[in-house]
Amino acid sequence: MASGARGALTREAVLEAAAGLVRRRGPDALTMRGLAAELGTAVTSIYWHVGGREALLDALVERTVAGLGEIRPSGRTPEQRVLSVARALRRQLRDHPHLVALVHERGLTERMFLPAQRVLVREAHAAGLRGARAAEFVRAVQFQVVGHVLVERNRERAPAQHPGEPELWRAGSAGDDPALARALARPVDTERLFVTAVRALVRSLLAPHGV
Amino acid sequence: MASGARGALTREAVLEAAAGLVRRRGPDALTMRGLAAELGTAVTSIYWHVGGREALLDALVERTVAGLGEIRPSGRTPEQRVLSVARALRRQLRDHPHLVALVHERGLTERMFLPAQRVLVREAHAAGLRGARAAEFVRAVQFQVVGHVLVERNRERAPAQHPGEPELWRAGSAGDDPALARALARPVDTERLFVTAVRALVRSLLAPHGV
DNA sequence: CCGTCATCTGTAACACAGTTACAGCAGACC
DNA sequence: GGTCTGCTGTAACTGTGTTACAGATGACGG
Repeated sequence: MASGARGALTREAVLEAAAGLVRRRGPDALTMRGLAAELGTAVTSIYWHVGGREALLDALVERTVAGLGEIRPSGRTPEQRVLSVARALRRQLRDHPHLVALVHERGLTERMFLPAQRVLVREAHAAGLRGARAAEFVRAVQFQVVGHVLVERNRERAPAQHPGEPELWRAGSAGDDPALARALARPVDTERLFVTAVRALVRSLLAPHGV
Repeated sequence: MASGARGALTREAVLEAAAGLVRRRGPDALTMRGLAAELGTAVTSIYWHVGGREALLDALVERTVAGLGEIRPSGRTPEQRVLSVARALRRQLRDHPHLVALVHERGLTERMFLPAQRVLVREAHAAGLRGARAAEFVRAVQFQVVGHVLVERNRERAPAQHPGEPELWRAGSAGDDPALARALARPVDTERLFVTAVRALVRSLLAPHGV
Protein backbone atom coordinates (compact mmCIF):
# COMPACT_ATOMS: atom_id res chain seq x y z
CA MET A 1 0.00 0.00 0.00
CA ALA A 2 2.70 2.48 0.90
CA SER A 3 4.41 4.48 -1.79
CA GLY A 4 7.97 5.34 -2.65
CA ALA A 5 10.65 5.93 -0.04
CA ARG A 6 10.66 9.70 0.18
CA GLY A 7 7.66 12.03 0.19
CA ALA A 8 4.69 9.72 0.32
CA LEU A 9 2.47 12.08 -1.64
CA THR A 10 -1.05 12.25 -0.28
CA ARG A 11 -4.28 13.73 -1.50
CA GLU A 12 -4.11 16.18 1.36
CA ALA A 13 -0.63 17.34 0.38
CA VAL A 14 -1.78 17.93 -3.17
CA LEU A 15 -4.77 19.97 -2.02
CA GLU A 16 -2.59 21.94 0.35
CA ALA A 17 -0.10 22.81 -2.36
CA ALA A 18 -2.89 23.69 -4.77
CA ALA A 19 -4.53 25.93 -2.19
CA GLY A 20 -1.22 27.69 -1.58
CA LEU A 21 -0.70 28.19 -5.28
CA VAL A 22 -4.15 29.67 -5.75
CA ARG A 23 -3.78 31.85 -2.68
CA ARG A 24 -0.48 33.26 -3.82
CA ARG A 25 -0.96 33.58 -7.54
CA GLY A 26 -4.65 33.13 -8.34
CA PRO A 27 -6.69 30.35 -9.91
CA ASP A 28 -5.14 30.82 -13.36
CA ALA A 29 -1.74 29.96 -11.95
CA LEU A 30 -3.03 26.57 -10.92
CA THR A 31 -1.82 24.36 -13.75
CA MET A 32 -1.37 20.65 -13.41
CA ARG A 33 2.25 20.83 -14.50
CA GLY A 34 2.99 23.76 -12.24
CA LEU A 35 1.43 22.00 -9.31
CA ALA A 36 3.41 18.86 -10.06
CA ALA A 37 6.61 20.87 -10.24
CA GLU A 38 5.82 22.54 -6.92
CA LEU A 39 5.35 19.12 -5.37
CA GLY A 40 8.41 17.70 -7.07
CA THR A 41 6.39 14.97 -8.69
CA ALA A 42 4.78 14.14 -12.00
CA VAL A 43 1.38 15.19 -13.31
CA THR A 44 0.08 11.66 -13.33
CA SER A 45 0.44 11.41 -9.57
CA ILE A 46 -1.88 14.36 -9.17
CA TYR A 47 -4.40 12.74 -11.48
CA TRP A 48 -4.19 9.59 -9.45
CA HIS A 49 -4.71 11.32 -6.12
CA VAL A 50 -7.32 13.96 -6.84
CA GLY A 51 -8.54 13.37 -10.38
CA GLY A 52 -8.57 16.07 -13.04
CA ARG A 53 -8.55 19.80 -12.70
CA GLU A 54 -12.30 20.08 -12.21
CA ALA A 55 -12.25 17.68 -9.29
CA LEU A 56 -9.28 19.51 -7.86
CA LEU A 57 -11.08 22.85 -7.97
CA ASP A 58 -14.20 21.36 -6.46
CA ALA A 59 -12.18 19.91 -3.63
CA LEU A 60 -10.48 23.27 -3.10
CA VAL A 61 -13.80 25.06 -2.83
CA GLU A 62 -15.12 22.48 -0.40
CA ARG A 63 -11.97 22.70 1.66
CA THR A 64 -11.96 26.46 1.85
CA VAL A 65 -15.65 26.74 2.66
CA ALA A 66 -15.23 24.18 5.41
CA GLY A 67 -12.32 26.20 6.77
CA LEU A 68 -14.37 29.35 7.17
CA GLY A 69 -15.18 30.13 10.75
CA GLU A 70 -18.60 29.93 12.26
CA ILE A 71 -20.67 33.07 11.91
CA ARG A 72 -22.06 34.45 15.14
CA PRO A 73 -24.60 37.23 15.04
CA SER A 74 -24.06 40.19 17.33
CA GLY A 75 -26.23 43.13 18.25
CA ARG A 76 -29.53 43.70 19.96
CA THR A 77 -32.19 44.16 17.36
CA PRO A 78 -32.80 41.60 14.60
CA GLU A 79 -31.77 44.26 12.10
CA GLN A 80 -28.42 44.70 13.79
CA ARG A 81 -27.91 40.97 14.06
CA VAL A 82 -28.68 40.28 10.42
CA LEU A 83 -26.43 43.13 9.41
CA SER A 84 -23.64 41.65 11.50
CA VAL A 85 -24.10 38.31 9.75
CA ALA A 86 -23.94 39.97 6.36
CA ARG A 87 -20.81 41.87 7.30
CA ALA A 88 -19.17 38.77 8.71
CA LEU A 89 -19.92 36.82 5.57
CA ARG A 90 -18.62 39.56 3.34
CA ARG A 91 -15.50 39.76 5.46
CA GLN A 92 -14.94 36.04 5.17
CA LEU A 93 -15.32 36.10 1.43
CA ARG A 94 -13.05 39.10 1.06
CA ASP A 95 -10.44 37.38 3.18
CA HIS A 96 -10.44 34.57 0.62
CA PRO A 97 -10.58 36.43 -2.67
CA HIS A 98 -9.52 33.36 -4.61
CA LEU A 99 -12.52 31.51 -3.22
CA VAL A 100 -14.91 33.97 -4.80
CA ALA A 101 -13.28 33.60 -8.20
CA LEU A 102 -13.16 29.84 -7.87
CA VAL A 103 -16.72 29.56 -6.75
CA HIS A 104 -18.01 31.79 -9.49
CA GLU A 105 -15.98 30.00 -12.14
CA ARG A 106 -17.52 26.73 -11.04
CA GLY A 107 -21.06 27.97 -10.52
CA LEU A 108 -21.15 27.28 -6.82
CA THR A 109 -22.27 30.54 -5.27
CA GLU A 110 -24.92 28.63 -3.40
CA ARG A 111 -22.32 26.48 -1.73
CA MET A 112 -20.56 29.62 -0.61
CA PHE A 113 -23.58 30.81 1.28
CA LEU A 114 -24.91 27.67 2.90
CA PRO A 115 -22.99 28.03 6.17
CA ALA A 116 -24.64 31.36 6.83
CA GLN A 117 -28.11 30.30 5.81
CA ARG A 118 -29.00 28.55 9.04
CA VAL A 119 -27.99 31.57 11.07
CA LEU A 120 -30.14 33.84 8.97
CA VAL A 121 -33.11 31.56 9.28
CA ARG A 122 -32.85 31.79 13.04
CA GLU A 123 -32.69 35.58 12.91
CA ALA A 124 -35.64 35.76 10.55
CA HIS A 125 -37.61 33.72 13.02
CA ALA A 126 -36.53 35.90 15.87
CA ALA A 127 -37.75 38.89 13.92
CA GLY A 128 -41.16 37.33 13.61
CA LEU A 129 -41.03 36.19 10.00
CA ARG A 130 -42.52 32.78 9.24
CA GLY A 131 -42.87 30.40 6.34
CA ALA A 132 -42.49 31.66 2.80
CA ARG A 133 -41.98 35.18 4.02
CA ALA A 134 -38.95 34.12 6.08
CA ALA A 135 -37.58 32.11 3.19
CA GLU A 136 -37.84 35.09 0.90
CA PHE A 137 -36.04 37.22 3.43
CA VAL A 138 -33.16 34.76 3.71
CA ARG A 139 -32.88 34.47 -0.05
CA ALA A 140 -32.97 38.21 -0.56
CA VAL A 141 -30.14 38.77 1.90
CA GLN A 142 -28.20 35.87 0.39
CA PHE A 143 -28.47 37.20 -3.14
CA GLN A 144 -27.57 40.67 -2.06
CA VAL A 145 -24.49 39.73 -0.08
CA VAL A 146 -23.10 37.29 -2.63
CA GLY A 147 -24.01 39.57 -5.52
CA HIS A 148 -22.34 42.53 -3.88
CA VAL A 149 -19.14 40.62 -3.28
CA LEU A 150 -19.12 39.40 -6.86
CA VAL A 151 -19.52 42.90 -8.24
CA GLU A 152 -16.97 44.22 -5.81
CA ARG A 153 -14.34 41.65 -6.76
CA ASN A 154 -15.11 42.20 -10.39
CA ARG A 155 -14.55 45.92 -10.13
CA GLU A 156 -11.27 45.50 -8.36
CA ARG A 157 -9.69 43.65 -11.23
CA ALA A 158 -11.31 45.89 -13.81
CA PRO A 159 -8.97 47.51 -16.30
CA ALA A 160 -9.28 51.15 -17.30
CA GLN A 161 -12.72 51.61 -18.77
CA HIS A 162 -13.86 53.73 -21.67
CA PRO A 163 -15.92 55.58 -20.90
CA GLY A 164 -15.59 55.23 -17.15
CA GLU A 165 -17.63 56.94 -14.49
CA PRO A 166 -15.11 59.74 -13.90
CA GLU A 167 -15.11 60.94 -17.51
CA LEU A 168 -18.83 60.47 -17.74
CA TRP A 169 -19.64 62.66 -14.78
CA ARG A 170 -16.85 65.16 -15.03
CA ALA A 171 -18.84 67.68 -17.02
CA GLY A 172 -22.21 69.05 -15.99
CA SER A 173 -24.05 66.01 -17.26
CA ALA A 174 -25.75 65.62 -13.92
CA GLY A 175 -28.01 68.51 -14.63
CA ASP A 176 -27.64 70.96 -11.78
CA ASP A 177 -26.17 68.87 -9.00
CA PRO A 178 -22.41 69.31 -8.85
CA ALA A 179 -22.22 67.43 -5.56
CA LEU A 180 -23.77 64.40 -7.18
CA ALA A 181 -21.42 64.64 -10.15
CA ARG A 182 -18.47 64.78 -7.79
CA ALA A 183 -19.76 61.82 -5.81
CA LEU A 184 -20.22 59.73 -8.94
CA ALA A 185 -16.80 60.63 -10.24
CA ARG A 186 -15.19 59.42 -7.05
CA PRO A 187 -14.35 55.73 -6.59
CA VAL A 188 -16.95 53.74 -4.71
CA ASP A 189 -16.62 53.19 -0.98
CA THR A 190 -17.77 49.59 -1.22
CA GLU A 191 -17.73 48.95 2.51
CA ARG A 192 -20.04 51.83 3.21
CA LEU A 193 -22.22 51.05 0.23
CA PHE A 194 -22.55 47.47 1.36
CA VAL A 195 -23.70 48.43 4.83
CA THR A 196 -26.13 51.01 3.51
CA ALA A 197 -27.67 48.64 1.01
CA VAL A 198 -28.00 45.67 3.33
CA ARG A 199 -29.43 47.82 6.09
CA ALA A 200 -31.97 49.32 3.72
CA LEU A 201 -32.99 45.91 2.44
CA VAL A 202 -33.25 44.35 5.87
CA ARG A 203 -35.11 47.26 7.39
CA SER A 204 -37.67 47.16 4.65
CA LEU A 205 -38.16 43.41 4.70
CA LEU A 206 -38.40 43.22 8.46
CA ALA A 207 -40.96 45.99 8.62
CA PRO A 208 -44.25 44.65 9.95
CA HIS A 209 -46.57 46.53 7.61
CA GLY A 210 -47.08 43.74 5.08
CA VAL A 211 -45.78 43.85 1.51
CA MET B 1 -5.88 48.47 -50.40
CA ALA B 2 -8.57 46.01 -51.40
CA SER B 3 -8.24 42.39 -50.47
CA GLY B 4 -8.63 39.13 -52.29
CA ALA B 5 -11.27 38.54 -54.94
CA ARG B 6 -14.00 36.84 -52.90
CA GLY B 7 -15.14 37.70 -49.40
CA ALA B 8 -13.32 40.90 -48.55
CA LEU B 9 -13.08 40.10 -44.85
CA THR B 10 -13.77 43.09 -42.65
CA ARG B 11 -13.45 43.78 -38.97
CA GLU B 12 -17.23 44.01 -38.82
CA ALA B 13 -17.66 40.58 -40.39
CA VAL B 14 -15.26 39.08 -37.87
CA LEU B 15 -17.10 40.63 -34.95
CA GLU B 16 -20.44 39.52 -36.36
CA ALA B 17 -19.26 35.93 -36.72
CA ALA B 18 -17.71 35.98 -33.26
CA ALA B 19 -20.94 37.34 -31.75
CA GLY B 20 -22.93 34.62 -33.43
CA LEU B 21 -20.56 31.95 -32.19
CA VAL B 22 -20.76 33.23 -28.63
CA ARG B 23 -24.54 33.57 -28.83
CA ARG B 24 -24.99 30.03 -30.06
CA ARG B 25 -22.36 28.14 -28.15
CA GLY B 26 -21.06 30.34 -25.36
CA PRO B 27 -17.80 32.22 -24.80
CA ASP B 28 -15.73 29.08 -24.40
CA ALA B 29 -16.61 28.05 -27.93
CA LEU B 30 -15.00 31.20 -29.24
CA THR B 31 -11.58 29.99 -30.34
CA MET B 32 -9.43 31.76 -32.87
CA ARG B 33 -9.18 28.66 -35.02
CA GLY B 34 -12.88 27.94 -34.79
CA LEU B 35 -13.73 31.49 -35.72
CA ALA B 36 -11.33 31.37 -38.64
CA ALA B 37 -12.89 28.12 -39.84
CA GLU B 38 -16.37 29.64 -39.59
CA LEU B 39 -15.24 32.56 -41.70
CA GLY B 40 -13.39 30.33 -44.14
CA THR B 41 -10.16 32.16 -43.52
CA ALA B 42 -6.95 31.81 -41.55
CA VAL B 43 -6.27 32.79 -37.98
CA THR B 44 -3.77 35.42 -38.98
CA SER B 45 -6.45 37.40 -40.76
CA ILE B 46 -8.41 37.65 -37.55
CA TYR B 47 -5.34 38.84 -35.74
CA TRP B 48 -4.80 41.43 -38.40
CA HIS B 49 -8.37 42.77 -38.28
CA VAL B 50 -9.24 42.73 -34.60
CA GLY B 51 -6.10 41.86 -32.69
CA GLY B 52 -5.87 39.01 -30.20
CA ARG B 53 -8.58 37.28 -28.26
CA GLU B 54 -8.67 39.88 -25.50
CA ALA B 55 -9.29 42.70 -27.95
CA LEU B 56 -11.90 40.61 -29.67
CA LEU B 57 -13.80 40.02 -26.44
CA ASP B 58 -13.59 43.68 -25.51
CA ALA B 59 -15.00 44.65 -28.88
CA LEU B 60 -17.79 42.13 -28.47
CA VAL B 61 -18.77 43.52 -25.10
CA GLU B 62 -18.74 47.06 -26.45
CA ARG B 63 -20.79 46.03 -29.43
CA THR B 64 -23.40 44.20 -27.42
CA VAL B 65 -23.76 46.93 -24.81
CA ALA B 66 -24.17 49.49 -27.57
CA GLY B 67 -26.86 47.31 -29.10
CA LEU B 68 -28.97 47.28 -25.98
CA GLY B 69 -32.05 49.41 -26.27
CA GLU B 70 -32.63 52.62 -24.39
CA ILE B 71 -34.20 52.16 -20.99
CA ARG B 72 -37.35 54.18 -20.37
CA PRO B 73 -38.80 54.36 -16.90
CA SER B 74 -42.51 53.77 -16.52
CA GLY B 75 -44.85 54.22 -13.59
CA ARG B 76 -46.13 57.05 -11.46
CA THR B 77 -44.16 57.10 -8.25
CA PRO B 78 -40.37 57.29 -8.20
CA GLU B 79 -40.37 53.86 -6.57
CA GLN B 80 -42.32 52.38 -9.45
CA ARG B 81 -40.14 54.10 -12.00
CA VAL B 82 -36.88 52.93 -10.45
CA LEU B 83 -38.27 49.44 -10.18
CA SER B 84 -39.18 49.50 -13.85
CA VAL B 85 -35.64 50.55 -14.72
CA ALA B 86 -34.23 47.71 -12.66
CA ARG B 87 -36.55 45.20 -14.29
CA ALA B 88 -35.76 46.48 -17.75
CA LEU B 89 -32.05 46.23 -17.10
CA ARG B 90 -32.37 42.74 -15.72
CA ARG B 91 -34.43 41.76 -18.71
CA GLN B 92 -31.84 43.13 -21.11
CA LEU B 93 -29.05 41.29 -19.39
CA ARG B 94 -31.01 38.06 -19.28
CA ASP B 95 -31.76 38.37 -22.97
CA HIS B 96 -28.02 38.39 -23.57
CA PRO B 97 -26.75 35.71 -21.22
CA HIS B 98 -23.43 35.50 -23.01
CA LEU B 99 -22.90 39.18 -22.32
CA VAL B 100 -23.05 38.62 -18.59
CA ALA B 101 -20.48 35.85 -18.76
CA LEU B 102 -18.26 37.87 -21.06
CA VAL B 103 -18.48 40.97 -18.96
CA HIS B 104 -17.74 39.16 -15.75
CA GLU B 105 -14.83 37.28 -17.28
CA ARG B 106 -13.32 40.58 -18.36
CA GLY B 107 -14.12 42.54 -15.21
CA LEU B 108 -16.40 45.01 -16.90
CA THR B 109 -19.58 44.90 -14.83
CA GLU B 110 -19.41 48.65 -14.61
CA ARG B 111 -19.56 48.98 -18.36
CA MET B 112 -22.68 46.85 -18.33
CA PHE B 113 -24.48 49.30 -16.12
CA LEU B 114 -23.43 52.67 -17.48
CA PRO B 115 -26.32 53.04 -19.93
CA ALA B 116 -28.82 52.81 -17.10
CA GLN B 117 -26.95 55.09 -14.73
CA ARG B 118 -28.10 58.36 -16.24
CA VAL B 119 -31.72 57.27 -16.08
CA LEU B 120 -31.39 56.34 -12.43
CA VAL B 121 -29.76 59.63 -11.59
CA ARG B 122 -32.73 61.43 -13.06
CA GLU B 123 -35.14 59.34 -11.02
CA ALA B 124 -33.16 59.86 -7.85
CA HIS B 125 -33.40 63.56 -8.43
CA ALA B 126 -37.11 63.33 -9.09
CA ALA B 127 -37.48 61.53 -5.79
CA GLY B 128 -35.81 64.41 -4.01
CA LEU B 129 -32.39 62.89 -3.40
CA ARG B 130 -29.41 65.19 -3.88
CA GLY B 131 -25.64 65.02 -3.86
CA ALA B 132 -23.87 62.14 -2.15
CA ARG B 133 -27.17 60.69 -1.02
CA ALA B 134 -28.36 60.39 -4.63
CA ALA B 135 -25.05 58.91 -5.71
CA GLU B 136 -25.28 56.28 -3.01
CA PHE B 137 -28.79 55.42 -4.10
CA VAL B 138 -27.72 54.95 -7.71
CA ARG B 139 -24.78 52.82 -6.69
CA ALA B 140 -26.84 50.68 -4.37
CA VAL B 141 -29.37 49.90 -7.06
CA GLN B 142 -26.59 49.27 -9.55
CA PHE B 143 -24.80 46.82 -7.30
CA GLN B 144 -28.00 45.05 -6.44
CA VAL B 145 -29.22 44.60 -10.00
CA VAL B 146 -25.89 43.51 -11.43
CA GLY B 147 -25.14 41.34 -8.42
CA HIS B 148 -28.49 39.67 -8.62
CA VAL B 149 -28.08 38.87 -12.30
CA LEU B 150 -24.61 37.48 -11.64
CA VAL B 151 -25.84 35.20 -8.88
CA GLU B 152 -28.82 34.19 -10.96
CA ARG B 153 -26.73 33.25 -13.97
CA ASN B 154 -24.31 31.46 -11.74
CA ARG B 155 -27.01 29.34 -10.19
CA GLU B 156 -28.45 28.37 -13.53
CA ARG B 157 -25.29 26.68 -14.65
CA ALA B 158 -24.64 25.19 -11.23
CA PRO B 159 -24.14 21.44 -11.15
CA ALA B 160 -25.71 19.26 -8.51
CA GLN B 161 -24.50 20.50 -5.17
CA HIS B 162 -23.61 18.56 -2.06
CA PRO B 163 -25.20 19.34 0.21
CA GLY B 164 -27.80 21.39 -1.64
CA GLU B 165 -30.64 23.36 -0.16
CA PRO B 166 -33.23 20.60 -0.70
CA GLU B 167 -31.34 17.98 1.30
CA LEU B 168 -30.41 20.54 3.88
CA TRP B 169 -33.96 21.61 4.61
CA ARG B 170 -35.74 18.36 3.99
CA ALA B 171 -35.69 17.29 7.60
CA GLY B 172 -36.95 19.35 10.50
CA SER B 173 -33.76 21.37 10.68
CA ALA B 174 -35.78 24.57 10.51
CA GLY B 175 -36.91 24.20 14.05
CA ASP B 176 -40.67 24.27 14.08
CA ASP B 177 -41.53 25.93 10.81
CA PRO B 178 -42.39 23.33 8.19
CA ALA B 179 -43.65 25.99 5.78
CA LEU B 180 -40.24 27.65 5.86
CA ALA B 181 -38.48 24.33 5.34
CA ARG B 182 -40.67 23.64 2.33
CA ALA B 183 -40.06 27.09 0.92
CA LEU B 184 -36.30 26.74 1.25
CA ALA B 185 -36.33 23.28 -0.31
CA ARG B 186 -38.11 24.61 -3.39
CA PRO B 187 -36.12 26.19 -6.20
CA VAL B 188 -35.90 29.95 -6.07
CA ASP B 189 -38.34 32.09 -8.03
CA THR B 190 -35.67 34.56 -9.08
CA GLU B 191 -38.02 36.91 -10.87
CA ARG B 192 -40.17 37.36 -7.80
CA LEU B 193 -37.17 37.53 -5.50
CA PHE B 194 -35.63 40.21 -7.66
CA VAL B 195 -38.69 42.41 -7.56
CA THR B 196 -39.11 41.95 -3.83
CA ALA B 197 -35.51 42.78 -3.06
CA VAL B 198 -35.25 45.79 -5.34
CA ARG B 199 -38.53 47.18 -4.10
CA ALA B 200 -37.43 46.76 -0.50
CA LEU B 201 -34.11 48.46 -1.16
CA VAL B 202 -35.61 51.33 -3.11
CA ARG B 203 -38.43 51.92 -0.66
CA SER B 204 -36.02 52.13 2.20
CA LEU B 205 -33.53 54.39 0.46
CA LEU B 206 -36.16 56.74 -0.86
CA ALA B 207 -37.81 57.11 2.53
CA PRO B 208 -37.54 60.68 3.73
CA HIS B 209 -36.74 59.96 7.38
CA GLY B 210 -32.97 60.27 7.15
CA VAL B 211 -30.56 57.39 7.63
C1' DC C 1 12.27 -16.92 -0.33
C1' DC C 2 9.60 -16.22 -4.31
C1' DG C 3 5.60 -14.69 -6.95
C1' DT C 4 1.65 -11.98 -7.38
C1' DC C 5 -0.95 -8.12 -6.83
C1' DA C 6 -2.55 -3.40 -5.70
C1' DT C 7 -0.73 1.03 -5.25
C1' DC C 8 1.71 4.75 -6.82
C1' DT C 9 5.07 7.29 -10.05
C1' DG C 10 7.38 8.62 -14.32
C1' DT C 11 7.91 9.09 -19.60
C1' DA C 12 5.99 10.41 -23.50
C1' DA C 13 2.67 11.31 -26.20
C1' DC C 14 -2.22 13.48 -28.10
C1' DA C 15 -5.31 17.24 -29.08
C1' DC C 16 -6.18 21.77 -28.60
C1' DA C 17 -5.43 26.58 -27.14
C1' DG C 18 -3.29 31.57 -28.28
C1' DT C 19 0.17 33.69 -30.81
C1' DT C 20 3.54 34.89 -34.28
C1' DA C 21 7.56 34.63 -37.84
C1' DC C 22 7.51 34.71 -42.42
C1' DA C 23 6.44 34.03 -47.20
C1' DG C 24 3.20 35.20 -50.78
C1' DC C 25 -0.69 37.36 -53.27
C1' DA C 26 -3.35 41.39 -55.15
C1' DG C 27 -4.23 45.76 -56.15
C1' DA C 28 -2.60 50.93 -55.97
C1' DC C 29 0.64 54.22 -57.26
C1' DC C 30 4.67 56.16 -59.52
C1' DG D 1 7.45 47.73 -65.20
C1' DG D 2 8.75 48.31 -60.33
C1' DT D 3 7.59 49.07 -55.72
C1' DC D 4 4.89 49.43 -51.84
C1' DT D 5 1.00 48.58 -48.75
C1' DG D 6 -2.71 45.82 -47.28
C1' DC D 7 -4.16 41.38 -46.44
C1' DT D 8 -3.97 36.13 -46.36
C1' DG D 9 -1.93 31.60 -45.75
C1' DT D 10 1.54 27.95 -43.90
C1' DA D 11 3.72 26.33 -40.29
C1' DA D 12 5.65 26.68 -36.38
C1' DC D 13 6.35 27.85 -30.94
C1' DT D 14 4.80 27.47 -26.22
C1' DG D 15 1.66 25.94 -22.89
C1' DT D 16 -2.69 23.69 -21.46
C1' DG D 17 -5.47 19.28 -19.72
C1' DT D 18 -5.39 14.50 -20.24
C1' DT D 19 -4.10 9.70 -20.84
C1' DA D 20 -1.75 5.21 -22.50
C1' DC D 21 1.62 2.64 -20.80
C1' DA D 22 5.70 1.01 -18.58
C1' DG D 23 7.99 0.70 -14.09
C1' DA D 24 8.88 0.93 -9.20
C1' DT D 25 7.66 -0.40 -4.48
C1' DG D 26 6.00 -2.60 -0.83
C1' DA D 27 2.32 -5.97 1.27
C1' DC D 28 0.65 -10.51 1.33
C1' DG D 29 0.09 -15.52 0.31
C1' DG D 30 2.32 -19.67 -0.69
